[in-house]
Amino acid sequence: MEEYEPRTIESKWQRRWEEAKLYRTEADEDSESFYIIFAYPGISGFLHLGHMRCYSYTDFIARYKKMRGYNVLFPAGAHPTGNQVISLAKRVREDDPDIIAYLKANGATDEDILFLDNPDGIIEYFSRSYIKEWKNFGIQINWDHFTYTSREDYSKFIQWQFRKLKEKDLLTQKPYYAPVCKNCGPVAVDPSETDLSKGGNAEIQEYTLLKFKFGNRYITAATLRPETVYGQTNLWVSPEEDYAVVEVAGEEWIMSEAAAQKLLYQMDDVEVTDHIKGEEMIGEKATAPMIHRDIPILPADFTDPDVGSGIVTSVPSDAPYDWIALKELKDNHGLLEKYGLEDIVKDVEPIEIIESEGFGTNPAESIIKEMGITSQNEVEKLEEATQKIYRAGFHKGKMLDISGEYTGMPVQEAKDNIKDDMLDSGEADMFYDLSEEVICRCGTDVVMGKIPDQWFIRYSDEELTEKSKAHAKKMNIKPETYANTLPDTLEWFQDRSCARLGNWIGTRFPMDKRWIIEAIADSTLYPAYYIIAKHYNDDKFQADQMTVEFFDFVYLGKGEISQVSESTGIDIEVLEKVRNDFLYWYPLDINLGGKEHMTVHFPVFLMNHVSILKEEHWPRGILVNWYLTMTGGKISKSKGGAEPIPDVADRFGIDTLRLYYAHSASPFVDKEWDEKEAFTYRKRLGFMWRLINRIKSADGGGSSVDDFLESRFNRLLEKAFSFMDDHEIRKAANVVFYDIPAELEWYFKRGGENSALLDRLGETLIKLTAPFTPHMADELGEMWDIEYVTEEQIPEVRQEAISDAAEGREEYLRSVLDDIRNILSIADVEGDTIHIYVTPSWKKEVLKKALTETEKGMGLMAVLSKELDVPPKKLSGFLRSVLEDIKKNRAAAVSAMALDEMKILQEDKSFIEREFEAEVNVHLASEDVYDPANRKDKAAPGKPAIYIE
RNA sequence: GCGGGGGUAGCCAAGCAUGGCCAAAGGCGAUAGACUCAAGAUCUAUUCCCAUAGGGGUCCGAGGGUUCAAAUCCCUUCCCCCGCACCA
Repeated sequence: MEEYEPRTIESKWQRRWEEAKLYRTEADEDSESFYIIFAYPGISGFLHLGHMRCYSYTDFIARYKKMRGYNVLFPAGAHPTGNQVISLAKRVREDDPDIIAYLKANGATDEDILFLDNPDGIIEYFSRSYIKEWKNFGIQINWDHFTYTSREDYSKFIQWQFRKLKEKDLLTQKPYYAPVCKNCGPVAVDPSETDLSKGGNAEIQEYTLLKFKFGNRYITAATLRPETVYGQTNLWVSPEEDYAVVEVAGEEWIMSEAAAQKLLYQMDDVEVTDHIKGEEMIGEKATAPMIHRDIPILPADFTDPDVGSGIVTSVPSDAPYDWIALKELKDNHGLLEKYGLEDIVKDVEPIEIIESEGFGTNPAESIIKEMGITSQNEVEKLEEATQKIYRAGFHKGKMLDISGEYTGMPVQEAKDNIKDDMLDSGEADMFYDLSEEVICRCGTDVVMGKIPDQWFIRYSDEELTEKSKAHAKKMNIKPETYANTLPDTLEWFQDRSCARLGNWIGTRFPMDKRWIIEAIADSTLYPAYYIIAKHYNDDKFQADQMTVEFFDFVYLGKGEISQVSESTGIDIEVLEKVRNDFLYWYPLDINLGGKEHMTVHFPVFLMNHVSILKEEHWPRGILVNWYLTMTGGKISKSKGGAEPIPDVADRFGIDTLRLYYAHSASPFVDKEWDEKEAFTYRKRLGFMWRLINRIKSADGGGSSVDDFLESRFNRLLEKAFSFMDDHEIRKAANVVFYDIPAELEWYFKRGGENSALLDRLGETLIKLTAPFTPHMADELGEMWDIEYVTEEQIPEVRQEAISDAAEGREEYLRSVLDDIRNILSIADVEGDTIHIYVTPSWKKEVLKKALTETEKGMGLMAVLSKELDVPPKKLSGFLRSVLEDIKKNRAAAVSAMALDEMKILQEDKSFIEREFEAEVNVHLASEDVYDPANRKDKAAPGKPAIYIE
């Protein structure tokens, strides 16, 4: 037997598979199709072990389905849409040392890097790198279908898709607020975003900008709690601050300079025309919105020009900051005197507006007392207090009777109503801001900007939502929890912006060429495109021939083939072939992707199918996989932290890594990468290698253990199939790599050597391993003269071989061994001779009666005592324990009945002797035999008495 | 905030839907032994506590409850984690 050398085997088989083009599959009406994809990767860096988990799962399922008789289509592509590619190229161009180091660490040469200073170079280099990595992992993708989203042909497909959405009235334009860099344009605010140098965790705040009439001008105050307007008592202004006066649509608004600068990006025709010192407003009054009451303007130093408008409306009843500031102001006589505020301030008192559970009607005051806050300098405590009150108020609060038409309304509801009313009456406007400072890579601030005519896909559409929900319920979605939540996700899924202005990679919006379709929107229907991509790759037609009529025909069956052929210049036969391929492969059986897709990609994937394709082409299944993590959190392509794959692959071998993915955790939990653990899988494969060789070298005939092995093997085979069909990858791998081998080991231990049987089961076993560890399977298959195990079918379960009786015998032996071992471990004996006493027949009689007439309970005693010649005391004692056992485990009692224990023990006596290196004597307990310790009375059906000396 | 998922023995991780073969699979680690006497190798056994005869005790985040019987069902409570739209 040769040693297991994974790397040699793996390169050998990968080469052969490639040469034989085993990945290739064609539509074939005679066999059932199975179409599976994984969510293609965006191009933003090298693949790492985290990605490979997802691709490996896809491959396990694809290979398994293939080996179960399906005709499988498993294509792949890449997704360069967006600006990641552009920013990567830019960083290379700028010789960013981090990026250069990252590229080199992953095997890029200096020459490669020269090539990577432009987006096209990046796309080409990385898509090649991805393909190489997939091949290296033995992932059997059908390369004929490969495509990526920046190709001309792909764009034709996307444009068609958007025309269809437009036709169905699912596109709309409306204003939108999104983060923009003042210099570079739109950016994403996200912790993993490489285009930011600061502030990835910032959240978008939606303020209501309240307008207070102040002479001819308006003072503005931004609030997150518009429902508290009824409790306004005053405004807080910083005396030292130099506020800007901004002209907006013929009005003059007062706000901090910083706020004014932000406003420039959110409203049209905004201009700073003047400035006003905070001091000048102190002591004056302004008319508050909604309540139309004049409230005083008071000095405060906690206002921050960078937050909101830099001016705060004060609601001391519900805002701890306001409450404590007001209190401190009242006590600060020096300050009051300075501005002449004594008379004004003494009348300012909190106004109760909301009643919330646990805090009463004056929540700010009660929480401040509760938390012992004494000064506005206790910022942390005040923040916490504010949060607590907000939560209590928002969820459980009710508006008090001061709030006019909103009286009694839950806060949750009142909030939006009050806001909308003020927006309608022009007393307020919207103002967007980021919760913390965000800086672009270029060093410029990121602010919230308005896009007045943003394109949206109308996912809120009721009909679309309902149809999608109904279909989602019919789909095969794993895990179960996601199947349950997807309909809800579809329900709250709102309109989604689908295009953006600026220089991005992607498809031009067909109705308005200024826009580029963004990355989520151009990757929803693409499984349908892979089918066409193959024919485009074969040069059957050019991109400019891919017209609306072409796609309508292929996907929707619209139009006359001859006419379509004429208008597009594509051969009729080609059109027919493409259309038939689509009909054959579609619908998609499984879309497999990471958990990050649950609330983003999968919903739109489904809804676009529902909105555009016919019902029979809507997807059948979704499978979600969780992450492979590394200490320090999620692995990120762009941020590194992951060991380059080639190094890991060399050390462990690909099959080891594949088995690691398959077995170390369920697909539906995050898994921490653990090298030591990976090594144990390397050892496991060594074990499998030797086991299969051992199987092949068997040269014996039949024995009593054969039926057991055959039965157990088929039972486990059935289990493996059912786990695979359920996408319970880990459980299936456990059966194949652990449970079945354990039974084979027992078989050998018991002296099984049936070469015919082992040959057959061994062949099935390597086929079972093939979806997981295909290289090893093919190598081992050579012993069976199989050209490609991975191209074979896994045999069906032989139901007729499954037998409780055959397995019962071995179970019984195992339990006898366990008992002997147990006794040996606690008893102080030599262990040279083992006496085994088999149950007397009357005990079997009792068990039999008890099993058939359990309900009679102890009433059986009378019957049995007549039938059996056994002392009543012994009989009742045994009967009681038998009834107990049956109650606990009826099945075990039944199988104990079926055993011919005497026969089994006598036949397998030598086996027990070998195991314990002892002499074994088997007795019948009912006979007068050697029994110095008086054990034989303990013998019961299925559990012989044992005496060791 | 909205939505979701968890807490099981030294660690990882099954089980929980359909309560009873559950002291609780499997793996890792650890211990002992075998073999080699080099190995992250391989094999065997042990690994909650007590026990010189196959037994007993305690246990599945915490606290209650239902039941003849609960890791599994119900209630309360504490603690962790994850996703959330121009990031793919």
